[in-house]
Formats: sequence, C-alpha cells, structure tokens
Amino acid sequence: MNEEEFLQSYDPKAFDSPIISVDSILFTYHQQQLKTLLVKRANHPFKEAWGLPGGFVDLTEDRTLEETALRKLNEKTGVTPPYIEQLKTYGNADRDPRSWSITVCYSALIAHQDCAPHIDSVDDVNWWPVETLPELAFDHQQLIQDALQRLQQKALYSVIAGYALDKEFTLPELQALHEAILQKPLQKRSFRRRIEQADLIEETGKMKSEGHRPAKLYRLKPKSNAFTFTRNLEN
Amino acid sequence: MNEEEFLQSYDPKAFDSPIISVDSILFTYHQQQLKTLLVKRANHPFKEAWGLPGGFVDLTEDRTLEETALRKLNEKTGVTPPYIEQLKTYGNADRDPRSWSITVCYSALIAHQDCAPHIDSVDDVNWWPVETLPELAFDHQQLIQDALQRLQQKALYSVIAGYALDKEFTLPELQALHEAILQKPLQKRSFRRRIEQADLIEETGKMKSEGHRPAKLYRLKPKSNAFTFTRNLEN
DNA sequence: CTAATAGTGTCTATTAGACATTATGTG
DNA sequence: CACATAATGTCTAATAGACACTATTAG
Repeated sequence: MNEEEFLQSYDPKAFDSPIISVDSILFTYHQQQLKTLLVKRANHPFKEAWGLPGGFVDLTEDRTLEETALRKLNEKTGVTPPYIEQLKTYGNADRDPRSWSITVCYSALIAHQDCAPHIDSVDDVNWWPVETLPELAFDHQQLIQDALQRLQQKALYSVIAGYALDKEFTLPELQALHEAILQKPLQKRSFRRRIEQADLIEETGKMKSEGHRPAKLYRLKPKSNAFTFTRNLEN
Repeated sequence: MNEEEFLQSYDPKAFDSPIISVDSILFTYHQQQLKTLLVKRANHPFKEAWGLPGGFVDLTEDRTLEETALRKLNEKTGVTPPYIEQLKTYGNADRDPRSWSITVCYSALIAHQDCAPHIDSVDDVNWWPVETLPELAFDHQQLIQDALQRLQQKALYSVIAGYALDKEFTLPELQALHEAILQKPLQKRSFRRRIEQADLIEETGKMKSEGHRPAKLYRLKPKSNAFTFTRNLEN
C-alpha cells in the first residue's frame, strides 16, 4: 500500500480517542481588580455551573487551535482580544465525566470597555474577580490558577499586561494593574525606569486628569508583546 | 434530561474531531554535541521518514498525557527520562495529510549512557545532532526548533540541562553543555558563582581526571529542576 | 620544567531597591 | 494656601562580565 492508498482508506473513527476542547482564560482589569471571564454552562455536564469560555474545534470553520479559541471568545464577548497565548494542555482520564478528555488552554487579555457592550446585554457571561470565584465546572479552577501564575511571572519581566487596559493608559494605571496581578506593591522608580529604557511605550501627547496632577497618556508600541526583560522585578 | 441520563446517552463519536497524538523531543549531550532522538517511521503517512518519538493516547493504558509521552519514550529508549515538561500543542488543518490534527508536544532530557543499551540494539531509533537533522515527517522540524529555543531560554536561568548528563558530572561538563545549547561561550565565573549561591548541586566527594587537573564530581540536588534565577545570563 | 585544564580573586558595569524631592493639578 | 497624585533625583545593594591569577594533574 502506498501513501495515497493509505490516505484513501484511512478511517479517523477507527480508534477510540479522547474528546478534545479548547478553553480560554480571558483576563481584564476593572475597578482596581483583576477579573476573568466566566460563562454559565447551558448544557451537560456541569449544566448551570460557571466555567471557562471554550468549546470544540470546528473542523471546517477553524484553521488552527488559536482560531478556535478566538472564535469562542468572540461569541461570548463580541470582540477579539489583542493578546492571546497558549497556556498549557490538560489531558487525563478523570477531568471529564464523559470520557478521557483533553483541553488546549489559552490565556488572553482585553480591555474591559471593549467587551462592555456585548457582555452587558447577556446574563450568562460575566467578569469575576480572580480573588472571589464561584464553584467552577471541570478542573477550571486549576486552569485559572495556572493562568494567573503565568501572568504573575510575565508581570515581572514584560509589559503584556497592558493589553488588559484601554489603548491609551497612564503609567500609574499600568503599575496598579501589575500590582493587582502580583498582589504586592512595586517600586515606582524601578517599574518606570525599565519600561522607559526598553522603549516599550510611546506618549500620545494627551493627559488624563482625575482631580490632581494629570498623568501622561501612553500607548503600547507594536512589538512590545514580544519583549522580555532579562532581569525580573523582585520587590 | 439530568446529568446522569446525559452521560448514559453520550456518544463520543457523534461529532467529527481532530486526530490527536503526543510527541516528544528528547535531548541528550554526547561527544560535545546536543542531540535529539529520532525514529524511522514504520507506517504511513511519511513512511520511512525520520520523525519524533510519539503516538496516540491509549485510553485504558494512560492516565495522563504525560504518561502517554513517557510510555512512548520508554518504548524507544528502554528507560524513563528524569526530566520532562510540556512544550506546546500544535493543531491545525494542514499539518497531517490524514485530517485536522493536534499533537501535544513534550520536551525531555536524559543522559546518553542510560539509553545506550537499548538504542544500540535497534536500527530505527537514533540520536541526531540538532545542527544536522535529516528531512523530517510532518512539522517536526518546527517542533524541534521550538523545543531548542525553549531549552536555550532555560539554559539562561536554570540548571535543568544537567539532566542530560550522567548522574555525576563536573562543572566544566555542565558549562560545556550550556554552551552547546546556547551556541556561544559563557563566562566561567558567572556560570559557577550563581550555581554555587543557589545551592543547586552537591559534591559527591569523587573526582574525574582526564589527563590534567582533575575536576570535582557533583550531582543535582533533588529540587534543582524547580529552581529559576531571577536574572538571566547574557554573555 | 611545560602544557593543559580546574578553580578562585577581584574589579567594573549595570540595574533594581529605597526613598526623598520636585512638579502640577484641584478646591 | 493645603493636599493629592505624577514624575524625577540619587544613593545603595546585588550580581553579572571580564579577565588575571593560582592549583593540580600528566608528561
């Protein structure tokens, strides 16, 4: 049998296979809190419980796993997040009552206001502070913890968290977000010095005033999602 | 319908699903070279081509994805590597001629001599220097490049590469391995200072002599695979 | 002795931490 | 003016880079 004949006769359902889904942890920052998007499940298993936005690969619709993740996030928020990265894949015999199950998990960031129109219009999708989550379906509690831990690491050597803010943001806002992620205060001087030296943001020329001295508004430069510092913040 | 009834009636083959496999990049260090394990494919597709060791999840045999990876590595090497971590999951419509395909990819390290008895006895499994790989099946060339890049990053802030050496190794050997991974020389003083300060290795009391001044033999301490420096080596 | 490799001393350069100081807005 | 927040100055501490130097083996 040559390869062509093999492919002709190949039956994808000949062997038992795990069920496979794609889930995302979508983070945002709102009201001084780091929040994550949860969806109330409409179907079994764990019907009516809250869980992560996700679903199955659509073999005709999706060209890649990331497209599956983004399609599902778009269904729930009405928009596509500006930052997404693969987190980890979870697969074992016990995590799903239906069968041996695999979920490819993504972590994403978006500005709260970009989602507001869509999310405010439905009641099965909501932002939850990461510090006070409800009971969750499957092992989703664990996935969120892992995503948070990874985000905490990245907050020590990158500025990707900025994608959870509006396009134009101030440095005090960016620092407050990093502090919310890390759950500890940062040194203002250290935080700003390295961002400035690495040339990761640019001034918009505008200011944001909230009753006291106004702060400069910045935007992320195009490739700042790819930049990493070679030394972590530690305190 | 309640959840119990739902699970009773659930048919895992009702929907079309990607085919799913688990592949591993296994690295070792031998003859001053970083090498990776390749297997000559016995079956279609890409029959007779070299590819990564891997295969399908055995729903009854494997409890987790990592067990699948380790089972396949054991089949090819006769042993279980002391270090394995999940690298990334690759999934898209084009990577496999059979169908939409997903592979969960692991990266592992092992000492060359631990595999020698088994690998020397077969001719469809072999170590290849990462700098001179043959034509590979699927997108395996890409997976190896990604694994190498991750290993290079880790070589800058951890000592996990030590798992690619014999249990007892010298510091010059460990540094030479890091240099082979990074493809550039490192400062001896910087390299040794941080390992010593972080308390990651311990002396065995033995020495290794090769014609000149003998070097102390060390072994990795138990939790040194979990340790990361907060600052990278840069030169 | 020399050659070769292992291991240490020590100075410089860089960058984060700490925290004081100045700047700019509101009422 | 006082007060709050934004932004900067500046000193210290920690650690990597550079490279000279000493130590220990084989001939």
